[in-house]
Amino acid sequence: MQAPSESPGTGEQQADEVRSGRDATVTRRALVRAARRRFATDGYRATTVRQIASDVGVNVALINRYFGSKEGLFEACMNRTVDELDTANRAPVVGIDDVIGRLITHVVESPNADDPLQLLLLLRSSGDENADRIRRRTLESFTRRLAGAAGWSTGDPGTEHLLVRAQIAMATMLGLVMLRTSTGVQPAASATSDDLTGPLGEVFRVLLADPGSASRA
Amino acid sequence: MQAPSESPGTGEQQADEVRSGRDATVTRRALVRAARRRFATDGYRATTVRQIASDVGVNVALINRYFGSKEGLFEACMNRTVDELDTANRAPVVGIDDVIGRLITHVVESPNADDPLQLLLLLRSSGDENADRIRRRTLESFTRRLAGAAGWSTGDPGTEHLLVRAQIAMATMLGLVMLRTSTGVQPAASATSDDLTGPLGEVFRVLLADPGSASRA
Amino acid sequence: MQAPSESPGTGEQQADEVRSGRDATVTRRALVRAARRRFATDGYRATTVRQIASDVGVNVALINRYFGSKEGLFEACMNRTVDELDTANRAPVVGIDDVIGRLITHVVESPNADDPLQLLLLLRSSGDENADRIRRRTLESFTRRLAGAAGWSTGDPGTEHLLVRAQIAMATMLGLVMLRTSTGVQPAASATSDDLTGPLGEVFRVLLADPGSASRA
Amino acid sequence: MQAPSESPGTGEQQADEVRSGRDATVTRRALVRAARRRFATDGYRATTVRQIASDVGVNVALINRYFGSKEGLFEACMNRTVDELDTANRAPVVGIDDVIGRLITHVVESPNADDPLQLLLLLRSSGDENADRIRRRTLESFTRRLAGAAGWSTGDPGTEHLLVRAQIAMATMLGLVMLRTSTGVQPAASATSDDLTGPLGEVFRVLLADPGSASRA
DNA sequence: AATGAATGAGGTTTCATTCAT
DNA sequence: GATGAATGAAACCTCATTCAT
Repeated sequence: MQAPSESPGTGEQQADEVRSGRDATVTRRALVRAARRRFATDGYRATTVRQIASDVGVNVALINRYFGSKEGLFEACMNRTVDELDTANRAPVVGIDDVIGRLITHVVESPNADDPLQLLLLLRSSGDENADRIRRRTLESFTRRLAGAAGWSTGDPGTEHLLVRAQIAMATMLGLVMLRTSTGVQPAASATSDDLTGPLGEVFRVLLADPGSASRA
Repeated sequence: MQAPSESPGTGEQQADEVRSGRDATVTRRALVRAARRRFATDGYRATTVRQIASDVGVNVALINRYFGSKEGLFEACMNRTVDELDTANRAPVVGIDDVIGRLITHVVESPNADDPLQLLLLLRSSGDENADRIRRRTLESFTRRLAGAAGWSTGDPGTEHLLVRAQIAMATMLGLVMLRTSTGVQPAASATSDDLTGPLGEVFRVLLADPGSASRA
Repeated sequence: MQAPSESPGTGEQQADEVRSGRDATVTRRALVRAARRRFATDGYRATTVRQIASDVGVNVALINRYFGSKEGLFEACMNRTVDELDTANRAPVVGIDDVIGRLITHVVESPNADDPLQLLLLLRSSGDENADRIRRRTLESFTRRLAGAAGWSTGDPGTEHLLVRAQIAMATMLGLVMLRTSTGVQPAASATSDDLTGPLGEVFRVLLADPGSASRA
Repeated sequence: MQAPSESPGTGEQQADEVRSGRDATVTRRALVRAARRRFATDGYRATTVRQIASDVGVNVALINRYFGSKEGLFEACMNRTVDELDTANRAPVVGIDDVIGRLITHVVESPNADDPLQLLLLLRSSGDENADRIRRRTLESFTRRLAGAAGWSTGDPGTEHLLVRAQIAMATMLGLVMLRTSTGVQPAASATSDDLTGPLGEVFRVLLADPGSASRA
């Protein structure tokens, strides 16, 4: 849907990363935001630091000055995403239905470029062992939080199977976000909230809220 | 200390792509197979044509001779994947349970690198507009086949919602395959057939076989 | 993981270049001293102005403010070295044995980084034509002073050969200083005063004090 | 005497490195020769691989293809120099006078750019720990060979002092070669064989052939 | 007077591709 | 038909320097 942009020098994204002028903090943040979008959209290898710098409107050297390297910038993106996920989930979890609602919201709003989950789409290794470890850990922590809301507690063998179920739920969400955003597959790409809420609710409930109900049918 | 480069055996994958000597057709096929594995494992950008040529044991220039360019080779990989999926699905679809079983099998066996579906996982694989279109079309055709098995028929408004449901099922499968293969997230990466069959069956059934059952509960 | 760069303490040398606060003259001198050490130790190209500024604890921009450019700073170092050599040699030259003793002392104490001769070690230090001329002139003046102590007088053809002999003596000194300091070759690097005084004395005497004695043997 | 060549794009040296056309061995050798000259003249850091490639008339990428990196090329230069020194010294050593004659020849012919000793002038560290070790080892081995010709034998405490004496002789040679070639100091730079042979002979003899003679005088 | 922010030029390296043998 | 040699474009990064505050 959006052009893939191997083409040199087009740069279709540099739109709204405005900087006020000479404030390092602002520039850093703008760089991270632009980078996250590029990384999520085009992948680590295909993204060039020149693109990112040009998106923000600064010189390439600033990236190395602030983040040391392309990998450093990537890790900064990961960390920022982790932070956002953390604060987003610091809200009290009232119940499993609450969590399910959030999952659905994530999917529905995913074409929104700023959704931090987009970064998680980088399921393919970046070549940077460190960043890959961060990503793996983040996904696993997300899994545990989900499983916890469904009743899993550490070390309780009776609830161990909920970990796998939570991860399947997460996989569903990730897969759909992927199809909707980068791949642009129909009908997922243009499905509305109404189209998705119903079936997604069934899936998440059968996995997390009412395990075994389907087979009981 | 000296120049490293060309020596065969740098990569870890060049194992079984043996060539029988000087048969152009055989070499072509071997190149496509090796390329697909590399592309699926490392991504388009991170894969170098030298790796692929070295895996097969031929000169790099052959790739350009046979396929014109790296992109040409990638498209050949996509087309081959489409072909294999087609012939694999030419078998008569006896029922929805049959299809669900196949989906589960895909997920369970996904760590085996030769699954043709893996190539479809590449988020924005190449920047090659053509290959992207092929992948999109393949995924949509896969969706329709799945929906068809669940009762969807072209142009029947009453079954239109099954398309979205089928695509959610596909997303679940793709997401899980990703987690299991490239990301290596636990517990998905090491989950056994027994761990997965149950919950996956519930999800796929609630989506395709028994729509609405969960909400009826 | 984050940007490394600027933190003071990266290098190993920033030790005793303390500044007393905000005195331009003091800062200038501290910069020259730190720079000379870096240039002598690491070479012109390998030395970065950021290192030097960090050694002294001031902002990088000051170097350009005070010296115009990196080359300007280098020339300031050269000039300072020339000055120090001049004042050091303003002491009356009592005799050739005195001079020989000083040469030996230079070699023996050369591992002490502050010996201004180290700067002369920079073979083709900067690519700065101006600095190169300064160095060449300094070395030639040093040669003449040495030859003068051995009996050479300007324009006297009968003592002209003493210039070459003096320069050979200087070359011996420079070569040894190099081996002892930057190259770290054994046994020169760890040779003591006792090890060196004897043979060096013979060499310098045969060159400057008693020309032809060896061949007379 | 030759311009130092920070200036971009001049390249005063690319003269006689002619290649026949498409022979890798020839090209490799030409690269090593050109590189050695540049490294010896300008130093490791100041030499750019673009210059070297341009001297030979090939593309820069070839350097990385053949030698892996700039450091690899530098090490190849070192190794080649070591080889040449080895074969040059494989000739039977008839006596100490023979060796002394060779030392003098080295100095006299040093302005000749192809003298392998020029590389040893890089007494300043290249930043490559490996190359530095090779260089140190080469210098020490050279010292031992020289000392051996003067009567030193491993483990004999009575001849141990000859090691230092041999190294002083080497330092004299290196220092003079340096002054004659890269620094261009007068009168060393333009001294003829007649000017040098006499005094150098005295120095080397007093160090190696007749230790103590001068002090006996 | 002095600092932190930002720039631009240039260096090494990688890689797909083309050229001759 | 196939191979090794060689090229050119582009990527990341470093560093001296200049710009505003």
